[in-house]
Amino acid sequence: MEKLTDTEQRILQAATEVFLEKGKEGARMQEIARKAGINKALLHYYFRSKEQLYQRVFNYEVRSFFAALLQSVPQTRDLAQFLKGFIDGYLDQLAARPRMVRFISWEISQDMTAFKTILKEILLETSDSPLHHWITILEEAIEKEIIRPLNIHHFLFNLLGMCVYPFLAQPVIETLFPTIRVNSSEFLQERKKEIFELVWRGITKT
Amino acid sequence: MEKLTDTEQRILQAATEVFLEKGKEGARMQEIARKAGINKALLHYYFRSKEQLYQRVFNYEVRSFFAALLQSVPQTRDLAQFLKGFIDGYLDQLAARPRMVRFISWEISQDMTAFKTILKEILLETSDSPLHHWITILEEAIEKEIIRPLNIHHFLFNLLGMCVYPFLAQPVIETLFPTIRVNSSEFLQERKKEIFELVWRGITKT
DNA sequence: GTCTATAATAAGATAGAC
DNA sequence: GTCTATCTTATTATAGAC
Repeated sequence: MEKLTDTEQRILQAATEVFLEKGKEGARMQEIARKAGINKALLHYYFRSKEQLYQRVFNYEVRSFFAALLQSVPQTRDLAQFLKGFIDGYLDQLAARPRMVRFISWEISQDMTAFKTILKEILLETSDSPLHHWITILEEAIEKEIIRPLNIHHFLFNLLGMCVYPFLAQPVIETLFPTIRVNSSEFLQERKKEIFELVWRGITKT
Repeated sequence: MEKLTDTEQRILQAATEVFLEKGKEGARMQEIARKAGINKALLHYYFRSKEQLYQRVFNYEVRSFFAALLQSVPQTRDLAQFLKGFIDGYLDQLAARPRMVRFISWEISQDMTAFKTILKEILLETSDSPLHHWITILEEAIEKEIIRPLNIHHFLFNLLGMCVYPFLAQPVIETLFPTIRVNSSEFLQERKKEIFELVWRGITKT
């Protein structure tokens, strides 16, 4: 791992803020320079072009986001604990970076190349694929008749969708329900509880 | 309602495609002109500026999307029918415009002004607010003990999140699970079934 | 390494002929 | 209404002094 000078760090910090907020096209080198407390020429001195600076930020942010996400899911084989940990961990990660979902879903659809590489590295190349682990836990739970038969892919999409939605629809939600603050810890706690209850009752055998 | 010339229609059609795909910042007037089979000068002749063309497209698309969404939800007071209709209707609308979720969630966060106006018009100014109707149906079902007590706001977010997620995460999903085609009718049918089952079992009294 | 000044390019907007 | 050619502006990128 290379060492970064103080200036490089300040640039990357500023670039991250601006790119996540405005996207690749909407970001302005001038704004990044201003936030970093330097001028445009230095940006190019350190990172050569906007494209290269963006790739650097994108790779680091997406990689560490998914890595943190995977690490936050517990390794337990107990299904209830697993699901609770999954929901809690995912929501905590999203709350820590409320802009990431929007950024990723938008920017990835603009250009998949960098993302595909990252995703495969993180999810598939590791010796014990977390994704596979999740699927196995659910398969076993169905096998042992702890939960009803269900389509595991769709179940995962359901779980992820419920976690992700408020961060995605934040402007809509806060306009329609002015009392709600999506980033508040109260909302987060409620959310964890409501998702788990719906899911748990929705899949366990009656 | 004003009449549109053939050229105006072709421009709006092309502009819609480009703006939904690339966003306001990423869109290029040159590309819109090319798709419409004309040149840049005509774009400005008809719509004066990129900003005005964008506002025109944004207003029309967002408005008709939400309007179609609300109309697709049945007026029935039977809860199971209501939920089925809600899920089916929402997913059909999303499938018809698979880019809309990404576009709205990204572009709105860049500038809320136009969106707030539209949302209030559609959802709150109508004599019988559909949103209020949904909440009432759920409140009554809790009252009558058809379903367990739950937080209605969070339940709506859960429902919407499950519907929306595949369209948002399409690139991720199709990379991780190459057999899945998010826009296929098979996937759509599975999705409707799996969401309803999870939700119905998740909220009804046991 | 960092700056100021400036070049190069890209993209939106307009003038004027037809 | 529609085009070609051109202007203007915004933004990225570089040269050269310190």
